[in-house]
Amino acid sequence: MARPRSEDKRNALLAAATQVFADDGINAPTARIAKAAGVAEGTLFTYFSNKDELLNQLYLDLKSELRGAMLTSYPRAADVKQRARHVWLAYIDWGVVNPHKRKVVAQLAVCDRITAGSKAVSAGAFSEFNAMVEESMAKGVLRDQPPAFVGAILVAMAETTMDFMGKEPAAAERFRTAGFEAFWRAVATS
Amino acid sequence: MARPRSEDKRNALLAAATQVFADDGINAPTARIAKAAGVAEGTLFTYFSNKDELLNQLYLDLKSELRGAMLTSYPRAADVKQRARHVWLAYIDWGVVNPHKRKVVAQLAVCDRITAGSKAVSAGAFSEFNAMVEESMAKGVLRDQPPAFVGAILVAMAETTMDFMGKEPAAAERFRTAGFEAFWRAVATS
Amino acid sequence: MARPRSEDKRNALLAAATQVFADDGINAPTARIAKAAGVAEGTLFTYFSNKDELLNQLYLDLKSELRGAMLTSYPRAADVKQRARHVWLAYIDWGVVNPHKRKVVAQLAVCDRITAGSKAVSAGAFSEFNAMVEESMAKGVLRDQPPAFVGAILVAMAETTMDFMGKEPAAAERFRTAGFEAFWRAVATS
Amino acid sequence: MARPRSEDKRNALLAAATQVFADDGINAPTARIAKAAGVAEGTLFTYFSNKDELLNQLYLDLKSELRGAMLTSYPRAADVKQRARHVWLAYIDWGVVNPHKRKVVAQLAVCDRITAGSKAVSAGAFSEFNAMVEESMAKGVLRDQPPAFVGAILVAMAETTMDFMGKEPAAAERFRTAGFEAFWRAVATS
DNA sequence: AATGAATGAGAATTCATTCAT
DNA sequence: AATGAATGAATTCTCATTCAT
Repeated sequence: MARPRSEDKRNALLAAATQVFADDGINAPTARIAKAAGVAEGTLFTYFSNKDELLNQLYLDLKSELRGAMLTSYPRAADVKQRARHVWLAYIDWGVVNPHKRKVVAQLAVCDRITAGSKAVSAGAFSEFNAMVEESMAKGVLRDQPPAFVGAILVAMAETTMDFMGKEPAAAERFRTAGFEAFWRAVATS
Repeated sequence: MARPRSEDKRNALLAAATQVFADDGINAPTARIAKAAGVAEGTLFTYFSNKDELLNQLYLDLKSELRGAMLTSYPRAADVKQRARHVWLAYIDWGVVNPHKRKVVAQLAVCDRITAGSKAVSAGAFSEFNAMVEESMAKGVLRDQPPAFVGAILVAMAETTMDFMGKEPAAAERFRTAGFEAFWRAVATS
Repeated sequence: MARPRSEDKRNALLAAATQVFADDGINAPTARIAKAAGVAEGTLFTYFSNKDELLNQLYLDLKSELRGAMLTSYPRAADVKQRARHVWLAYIDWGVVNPHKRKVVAQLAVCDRITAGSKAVSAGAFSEFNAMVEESMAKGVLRDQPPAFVGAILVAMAETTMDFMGKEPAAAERFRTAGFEAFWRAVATS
Repeated sequence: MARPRSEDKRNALLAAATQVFADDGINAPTARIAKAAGVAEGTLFTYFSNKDELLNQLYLDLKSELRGAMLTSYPRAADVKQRARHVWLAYIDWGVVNPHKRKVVAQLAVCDRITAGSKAVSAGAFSEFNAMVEESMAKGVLRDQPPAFVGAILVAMAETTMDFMGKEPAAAERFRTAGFEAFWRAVATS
């Protein structure tokens, strides 16, 4: 695979894949993705050597974007609960603003085509949050658990919260707040 | 009367589908399922008119089995926390004993081929648990939330817990207990 | 193949086949025919050893019915033109009253599954009309042609006439009469 | 630019379809057609989106070829009977030279998979012959009938004639001539 | 590098026919 | 004889990937 010439085209393919996968599931044909990206069928394969690589790159890309959203305006100096709330709200907002991306990550996460390597890379990208968790545990603010477990509970509860925000838009704000408080009670000491 | 349609064969097909889908994902060919069930390719279609129906029936079947597991020895007379713990443990045990089934339900739940009808039927099967939640809220034991939200949080946290039990078998017992306590703090008042 | 018990059932199958083939073409599944006839799938094969036999029997049956219609009230003593007109009108009326049967015979006639034997048997059933033609030629009323050719022209023109009667029902009567006159000019001497 | 779609390959597929359908009927598998055309099974579907489209295109193609044959050396200035004889002979010759094509058009014409649209397009292609008929009626040369009816009678009689030419090759020339004279008496005034 | 036609191994069904009941 | 479940070959169409242009 030669070095692809255009980063734009790569991004267009990833964006198109998100759209198409959100609409038709992960089995959607690569031809449809290429078309949605405005490139020829074969061109997709100069950017991704096969469909599995596209899937893995997309997974990494979306996870990385989510991490970026969480780090934007991250209040590094605030107390732990403030920082946790920031992460929670950033997650929720990203998911609400990008429902397609959220849906696709969910499908990718349970599909066998994402390699252990991709999952590890993605987990690594969130390690600074783990560090925050460890620090908090040391301070006694959080209950003693593997940091990854706390992170996973945040993700699980945030996903559940977003599902209900989507189902009952009128109560969205309530869910967002109540969800965080529930999370915090679940993991914090006091 | 010709040979009657066999409930055994139907169950064999459903069991085979679970195995095959757990190994190869939901796109696994129907031919492989039929073979695993020990019937001819065409026979699958006398029991399920098409693959989507197989998927939906399997979803319903697995959800129903999970509900059955939760109701076994359900301590109807015990206090709310005892009952919630029973449900939690039943869920966890079912998932740990039946990792294939758990994996397949997870894939079915995010795949577009499960109809809204199937999801509604399945949700209805768990309505008695919602009743328990409502009753508890009335008593002030649980915080005020839509009962379905509490149920969804239980599911989300239990799934997360099972993931970690699988990853760190040595700490499985610890996760099971700590997971429930976290859940209870998240939703209970005190 | 044992002797089938019920002539009624055989007729029901033939009638059902006519309906089903008219609606869905000659590839329609035997299962649909059996269902339309109110018998089980397998029962069809006690009356017809396979689908080709059903096709051939149906062809013969319909041709024979048509011949019967032509012979009903056949004016044996009338002059040739009167007799020819009788045949023409009987054909047209049969086709108009039984559009399904007409459609199915047309499909069977061009489909390779009707054996030469069936075609010969069917042709034989119309031999008395050929005799009339020969007699007329001897009298000099008809132009000298193979009798089967005259018969085939009658059929071809009658079919064309029925097509147009169907397309323009308001002019049906006109087509029926004009069609016969055209046929008569085509084959008669004067 | 990638390899352009090849008109040759399209024609090869159409020709192969004609052969295969003539031999085995219209249900012959697309795989056999592709093989006969020397292309891969999937390639057929880059030229025709599905089998029905192949059928319809073939119908149109063959009808168009027949029209072309009728127009070749068409004696536009000759009198009506000469022109009608030209059409008759062109039709017969085309049918005799191309028995496969004739057989396939016959099957397509009675099969439900040819759309009303295709039939209309094909009918339109023969409209100039209708014009000739109308002109002749105005002159009083032909009896007053819908032009399409006259055309349909020509077709019906020519088909019948070809059937008999095939059955009795020794008398072929006689049938060809006698057939036309019969047709002309059927439709002309004098 | 980009294109899109070509490929052929599947995939989900269908269906005539058989045969256990 | 009647039934309809079981069979598995056959069919249409799809799609990731290759490669000539």
